[in-house]
Amino acid sequence: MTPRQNRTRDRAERGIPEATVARLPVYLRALHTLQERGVATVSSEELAAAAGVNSAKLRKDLSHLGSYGTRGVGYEVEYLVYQISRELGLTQDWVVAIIGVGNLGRALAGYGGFASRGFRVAGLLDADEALVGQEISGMAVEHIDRLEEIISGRRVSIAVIATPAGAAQKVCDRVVAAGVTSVLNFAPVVLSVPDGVDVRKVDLSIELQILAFHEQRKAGGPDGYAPPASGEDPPGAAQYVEAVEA
Amino acid sequence: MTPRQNRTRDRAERGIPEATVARLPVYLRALHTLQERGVATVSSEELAAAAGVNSAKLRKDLSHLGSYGTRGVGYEVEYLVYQISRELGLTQDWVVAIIGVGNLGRALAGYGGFASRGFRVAGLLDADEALVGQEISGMAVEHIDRLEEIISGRRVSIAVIATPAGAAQKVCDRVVAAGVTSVLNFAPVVLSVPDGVDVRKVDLSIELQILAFHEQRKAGGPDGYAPPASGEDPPGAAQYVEAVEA
DNA sequence: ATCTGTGAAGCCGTTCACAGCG
DNA sequence: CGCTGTGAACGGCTTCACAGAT
Repeated sequence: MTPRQNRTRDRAERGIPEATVARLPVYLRALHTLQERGVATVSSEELAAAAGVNSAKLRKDLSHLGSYGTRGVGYEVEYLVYQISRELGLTQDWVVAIIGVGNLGRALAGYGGFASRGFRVAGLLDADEALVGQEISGMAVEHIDRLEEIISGRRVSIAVIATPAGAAQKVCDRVVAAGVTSVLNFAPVVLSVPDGVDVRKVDLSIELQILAFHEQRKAGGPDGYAPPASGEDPPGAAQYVEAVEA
Repeated sequence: MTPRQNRTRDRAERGIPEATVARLPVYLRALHTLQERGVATVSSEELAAAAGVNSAKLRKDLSHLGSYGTRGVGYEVEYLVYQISRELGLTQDWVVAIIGVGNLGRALAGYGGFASRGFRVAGLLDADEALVGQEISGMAVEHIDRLEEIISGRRVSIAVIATPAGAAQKVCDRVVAAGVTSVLNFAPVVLSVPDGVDVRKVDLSIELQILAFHEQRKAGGPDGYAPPASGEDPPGAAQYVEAVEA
């Protein structure tokens, strides 16, 4: 509680809306692409198109960070890249551990997008003795028994959980107890964590089910739509069981 | 436009809110877990806890499907499973093709969550000649040249794009031209598609960046927070370049 | 008495449209 | 004159609180 801290917060009064935070990485990627093409300046209209949003939204989003554009001109690409990177915390390194080295964990370990954005994978852990010691993407798999030691010793702050569903909550409890405050969960379970710990979830099955919903709706015709069969109050509850299993 | 179609739509007037659709798969999973434990009836409070939402939201969500609960009692698990499955379109099968059989595509091909929910993988395609013919999760990889033939011949309606970023848009254009209307994209690019085609995106790097943002905020102290350095108007634009590269 | 279903209120995010700066 | 930054209007989602069914 430094009593007289210089609170230079020109804009960005306090707290950027969550929806905006979720889009900043998209803008950042679009900006990097422009940068590679040697583009120095970009208008909100152009950048919005590259990011797949409309320009009003983009301008509103950027306005939460500050006034980084020039009226009548646009945004300087390099400068905006820096400002967004800084706001997202990408100017510092984040140490990541991946727990679970199945197919998915392996894919994550080899994913280039990690290193390129300041995320350093400092550990690959698994419970399977047969995997321990194997090299994956230039890194030896370590035994999950050493989880606490690895997390705290290497200052891991983000854990990626890629274990089977049954193991996920226990692993989560352990990484949190060891000091992790951010979790990216690929296991198909709802994780419970104490306040102050952030969890984000990636679930392939859920994404597919959402697509299926819209697909079904489209198939029902461009105008009307009603779910197949089962209209009025079903009297008994029997024949629908195999429908879902079949 | 059948003039006098029997529009039995007791509730669910038209269109379930998108936010609700995104949560139905979560409820469904929680219900399946309860079902395995032999639970027959569940209250909104219990189910909400299992799904990680509050009970008011759960009840409102379910109310969009119809009145499937019993006041004073709760919801019958089996019945609710069926109703949600039907609403999501999971009582029919969906044919999926996975394009790109790198680490990630392999992980997806082996993912059990596909088959268990009515998603049938009918094709694994890749451009790499060395991969073509290899068996992955009991399925032979086919050459991407045959994409159109496979998509339309096998009635694929959902394409999963797991190619490198550079190839994604072209692949997307081809699958859409071949008749696909739902795309699940793992490549770190914004895909352009015609109206009527749904795209959902899964991006590991974005998820990590969102976590980093909150992590940075937490590190700044539980009370105040300001981005590191760079307070007032920066006069020139020079020294921030290596900061983001370093 | 209990727990669902839902109007009503409040909050958040998006879009509009334009003032104002360069 | 062009384009950003932003108040204001709008729409959707969440939360509250309770009426009403069992």
